Amino acid sequence: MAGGASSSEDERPLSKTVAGQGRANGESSKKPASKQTKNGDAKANGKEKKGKSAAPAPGSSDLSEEEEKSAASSSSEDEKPLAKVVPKKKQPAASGSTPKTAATKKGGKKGAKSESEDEEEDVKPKVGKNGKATTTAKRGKKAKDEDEEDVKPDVKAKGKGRAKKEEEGDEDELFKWWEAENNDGSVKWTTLEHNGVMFPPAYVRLPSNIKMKYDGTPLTLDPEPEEVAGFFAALLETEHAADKTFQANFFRDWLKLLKDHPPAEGIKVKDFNKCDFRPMFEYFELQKEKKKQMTAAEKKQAKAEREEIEKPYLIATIDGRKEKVGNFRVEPPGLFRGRGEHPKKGTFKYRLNPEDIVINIAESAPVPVPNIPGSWKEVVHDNTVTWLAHWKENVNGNSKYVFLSAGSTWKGQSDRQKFEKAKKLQQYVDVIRKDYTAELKSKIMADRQRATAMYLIDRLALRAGNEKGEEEADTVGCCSLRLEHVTLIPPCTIELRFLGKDSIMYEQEVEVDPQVFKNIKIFKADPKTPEDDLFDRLTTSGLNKHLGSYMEGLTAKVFRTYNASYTFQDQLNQLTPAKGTVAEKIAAYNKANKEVAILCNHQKTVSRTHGDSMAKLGDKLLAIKYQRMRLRYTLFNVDPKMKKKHPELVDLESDLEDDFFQRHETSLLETNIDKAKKKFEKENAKLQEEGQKPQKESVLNERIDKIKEENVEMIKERKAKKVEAPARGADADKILANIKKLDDRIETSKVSIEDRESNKTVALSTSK
DNA sequence: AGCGGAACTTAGCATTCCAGGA
DNA sequence: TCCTGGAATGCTAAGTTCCGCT
Repeated sequence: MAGGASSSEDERPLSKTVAGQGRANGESSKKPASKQTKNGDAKANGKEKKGKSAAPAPGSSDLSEEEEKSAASSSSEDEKPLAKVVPKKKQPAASGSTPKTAATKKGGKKGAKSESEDEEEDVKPKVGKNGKATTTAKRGKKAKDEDEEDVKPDVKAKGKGRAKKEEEGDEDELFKWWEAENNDGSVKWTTLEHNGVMFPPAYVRLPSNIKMKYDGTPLTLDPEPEEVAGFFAALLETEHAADKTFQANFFRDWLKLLKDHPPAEGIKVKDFNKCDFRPMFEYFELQKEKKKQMTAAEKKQAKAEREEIEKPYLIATIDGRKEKVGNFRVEPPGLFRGRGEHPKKGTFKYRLNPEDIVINIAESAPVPVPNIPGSWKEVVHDNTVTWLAHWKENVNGNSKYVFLSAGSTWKGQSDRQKFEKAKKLQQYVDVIRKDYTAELKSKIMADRQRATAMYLIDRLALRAGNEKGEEEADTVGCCSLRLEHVTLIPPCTIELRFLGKDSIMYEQEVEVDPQVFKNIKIFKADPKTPEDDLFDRLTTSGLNKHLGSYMEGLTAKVFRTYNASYTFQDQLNQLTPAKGTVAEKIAAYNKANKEVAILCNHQKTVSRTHGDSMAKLGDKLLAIKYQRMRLRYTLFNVDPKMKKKHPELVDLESDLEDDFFQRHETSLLETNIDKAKKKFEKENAKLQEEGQKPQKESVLNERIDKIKEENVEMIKERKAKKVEAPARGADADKILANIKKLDDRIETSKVSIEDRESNKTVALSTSK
């Protein structure tokens, strides 16, 4: 079997293409390679985004050789076969329950394929599908009228299903099925009422004295360009504004607006570098400051007003239940903040109007009235989906939806289903692992790739990795890994280094199964270039189809959920002290959570203030030590015998250096003087209130002088290593107790510093 | 088979809220 | 009481998956 099957199998794929020309074409057809500038031409010829199965590949034969050499076990390698025959098409793993079967089946399968899979259980799912499909189709066409009359969604759906399918007869039965099955994903609601979406307030013009400048001249702008300039100005001190792509896209769109709305001064804006948005920025900052200064009462009132306005949008009624709506505010206009090297970042995202929004609501429900003039683009009644409103955003052409909030029944149920699926995977995971381990040696290249990918997904919790378009940031997941992302470190270690979702860097060195190592070596073998796909015969849909054959609904991402949950539980078990305090248990929980975050590579960028705040923490720690040092000196002064009694106290704080002493002593002096001044002012204010005369300036000066003297004294004491005991508290035991207290504070402080440092890039909330 | 669109989930960044410490 | 930092929440970008079409 192997022979036949494999040969047929192989051909199809063949790796993408050889380096140059193939992809160049591909690319050009699509788009002028604006892609990441990173390695411009490499990309141009290196990467061909879509077709994995593209051209016949010369490379295959090489592979086989390599493989033969390296892998005795897999004797007949079929790499070769791949190269030769080209008869069939590819059929990635199909439904066989075990890899082997799958392989065999494949060949013969194609004709029958779809049926065998869905066939039996299909009955009901099919209905569901049809229902949905039809509805959608209908909507697209706007055929809405036809069935519209059927009040009941179910009925409607049924009708369609029927139309599409052949059967008929028992409508009633079908009807019930719908009812009963509504968890199968087709019908989501019977009644749906809500108040639509909330549009942001119209643009408010800046005061006429606030103007950006061009080449030094203030420009008077129409509202449209002024608003967009303001979007940029607001980001002036963020890295967005410093980003070249962001600047270029913003400037291009802004110029477009200026074309129709030239500045009153008649100046032609051409050069971004001559633009000075600072006056606008400063105005915004001022506004922010004002907002902060509002009294608590004012803030409260503003909040109450806001809440009053959004009240109607908060709740939707579904089948009689009240449910919270999630993002009922439509996205305000702004500059697109794409992450990483997104080619479109900085692009102007338009303001939305009712004419952009499609509303989904029960027919029986009143159609909401927009809070700004205009009428909805469309009102639909699709009970097979859970969105309440939908629109298309102009920057990337992506669809945006208004859904219920995370706490709603719909989201909650689907969340639970997710975990149930992950739990169910537990029952299958052993078999799956066994199978892919065996398949690592498969003669069928496609299967071998799939097995290798599964290994990575399972072991490293990688994401599936769909192909992406040219107009997006260049990021990858497992199936879209390229050769350049994997480095082999003999004997059995691989280094993975790539930008994943959100352009977060994934960087790991892991020891892998020798066969995995060998496979990757084969996949990387010669005629390929660094920009070629590592798994050139694997797609996410192929992979998921294979996974689905083990367990209904099993897909690549379930492994992430599964492994995250497993790791969490496992760590929890290991770390939780049998009978610990609550604090210890919480610590265990946090630690386990952190492990998960690391596994899933959840990261955050280190905050801009991280460095500063760490330095502050460091100084705080040193300040405590300084205090302790003084206490020690006091102690030894009060009772010299203590030196013998507590030798461990004699030489502490060795990390306190002159540099710090000066800084600390100066800052102490400053803060003390500051405090004195404030106190003085307060006292005077009070006196004044009581109708008395304020104290003289000289009172304050005296106090300040005193502080200065004390400070000098303190420095002297430090140098002399001898501190006079205060009148009270000269008791050695008390001093010792105080030292102990400081020790504890030092400890806590140290721990929190380490903690903060080690967590600076780990995003802990995601996995929570 | 592969593409593209629809519908949802996932996740980082920004902002707001809140509690604990100087 | 004010400040600060961390948690909670809001926002929306960026993924995955499924499905129908060609």
